Amino acid sequence: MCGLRLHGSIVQGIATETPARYPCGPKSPGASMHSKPARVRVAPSPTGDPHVGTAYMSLFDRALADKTGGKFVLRIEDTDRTRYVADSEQKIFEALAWLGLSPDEGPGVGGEYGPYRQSERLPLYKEAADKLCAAGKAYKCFCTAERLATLRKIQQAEKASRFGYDGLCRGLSAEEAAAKEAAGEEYVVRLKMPREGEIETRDLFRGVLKFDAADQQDAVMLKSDGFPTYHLAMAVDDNAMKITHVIRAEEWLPSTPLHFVLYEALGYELPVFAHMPLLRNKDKSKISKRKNPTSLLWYRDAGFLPEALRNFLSLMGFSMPNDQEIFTYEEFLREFELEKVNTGAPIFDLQKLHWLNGEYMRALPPDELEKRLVEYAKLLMHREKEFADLPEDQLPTEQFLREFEVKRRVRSRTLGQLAPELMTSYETNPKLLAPIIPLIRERMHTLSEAADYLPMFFTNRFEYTPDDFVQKKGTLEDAKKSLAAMRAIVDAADFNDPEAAIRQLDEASRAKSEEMGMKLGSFLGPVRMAITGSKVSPPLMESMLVLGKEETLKRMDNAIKFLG
RNA sequence: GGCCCCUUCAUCUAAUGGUUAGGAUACGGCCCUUUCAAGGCCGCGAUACGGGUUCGAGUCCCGUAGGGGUCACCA
Repeated sequence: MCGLRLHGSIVQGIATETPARYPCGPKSPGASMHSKPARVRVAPSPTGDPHVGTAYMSLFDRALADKTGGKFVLRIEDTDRTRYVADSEQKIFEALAWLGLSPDEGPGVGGEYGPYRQSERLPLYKEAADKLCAAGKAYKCFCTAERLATLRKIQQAEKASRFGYDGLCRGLSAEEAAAKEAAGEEYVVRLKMPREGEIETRDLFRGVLKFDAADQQDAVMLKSDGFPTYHLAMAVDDNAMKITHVIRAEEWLPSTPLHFVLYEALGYELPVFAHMPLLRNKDKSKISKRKNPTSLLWYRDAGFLPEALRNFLSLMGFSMPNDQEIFTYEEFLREFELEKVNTGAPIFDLQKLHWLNGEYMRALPPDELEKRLVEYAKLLMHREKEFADLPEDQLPTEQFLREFEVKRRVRSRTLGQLAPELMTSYETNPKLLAPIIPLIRERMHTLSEAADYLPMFFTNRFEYTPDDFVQKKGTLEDAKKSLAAMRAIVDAADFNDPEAAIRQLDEASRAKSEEMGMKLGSFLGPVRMAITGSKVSPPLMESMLVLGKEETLKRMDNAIKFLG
């Protein structure tokens, strides 16, 4: 159950002989749609940390590709040189691999439709733009950025119903345009949108969507630096890469009329457009890093398991039969149908992910969890201050998120510091963690929470105060008595037989606390503080066994001495 | 503001036009208990509103309201 392996072979055999059908409306009878292998893509731009929305799209892309025996393509949309971030591409690969959503084709992977970076495909876009101009379907626009800015300002001031480019250069004669170009004036290429009538588009979930042509504007295809805009690049590449389904976020819906016109102008066959709902902040606005962690690296650093995050993401907009909420990718795939996705806007609820992650951790075989913990410690080791923290000045205001992040920072650093020692000890004694795992795993929801329980097994230098030993309704004297009594019990126990020892410790402490007229909890409180340095800890007797008799006695003596 | 999309518990969601509107998270309570958890049981809690169509509407239609997205030489 641990593996949750991806893109398994179970998808084979699902394909049928039914010919592919163009979807004909919302919830169209669709099973047969999957008969033809789908080619899908995710197209992030390398402008920062890999985004949770990218993972969300990738999940459904991956699923459709796997379900139909198709291919999932990663394309890097690096056409904006001003926003380019050098290492972000690498991080995207890493994040997708971490989530088990690696592409079949893409930079570094290869594939027969490469290159998969748009910056390496510039001639293609130029060619397409030239073709459009030559056919009179696009034109060169020499308007300056200043003019456009002024135009926008006026439109805003006038509260115009229509914003956007006014089409000034559309009226330029060929001679005028040639003259400007010859004079060295910079220009962009704009697509000629129809001026009247309706533009009919189609969305897999929503069916036919009509837009008034008069509301459209002549969008830029090619920028003055020779790079394409998203619109042109997308059309050219999706066509060249034989993409069959464009699964993208709903924010693209308003530009679909432009895309339909563009596809027609280029003479391309239209893919299926499926606009997925936007992931939301708690206040329903589209997910943003000011209000929510959006970096996939944050989730990794916070100790979420990739399979849990993936499961959680699949819950956003999709639901399994029989109310099943926890499922493997294979199970998901078995039930997956793209047209079953909801279009309602789901709020990304970290609290539920937190719960789900806990479920996953507990479902992992102990040795697998151990492996994950060690990997996680390695990940945080030598990190110094390079944690994927949310920016200091913009902690989310939402309570659970904020509290989690505050604690997580401390935990990440605690584990990062503990990591070298942990790794060394682990290497010399590979059996070190095995007995600890069962004690801590049902207390954790994320790997980072190991920071709350693990350190006591590696250090006995605690920063407690005498007050920490005093129990509710008890005195310091009571605490000292408990410690003395328990020390004797521990001393008398035979640690060589763990099971017997625990029984012995348990029975003796019960008897003693009763004899002393104390509740067991109060009796053990000071002991817990002495042994673990905390009021909250894994089960006490089991912890003692892990520590060994000598260490246990030493800690009790330390505390007794400390209290005087 | 124009255009577009969306609307079942606080949140994620289920419900061939016929259910006491189901499940999960969160929250509250009880049980278990050695602290904290985990687990078990119970509880709280929704069809945005108004009109139609229909014997019957969460489900179909129209309107209203609310929310969101978008209107860049960013994607």
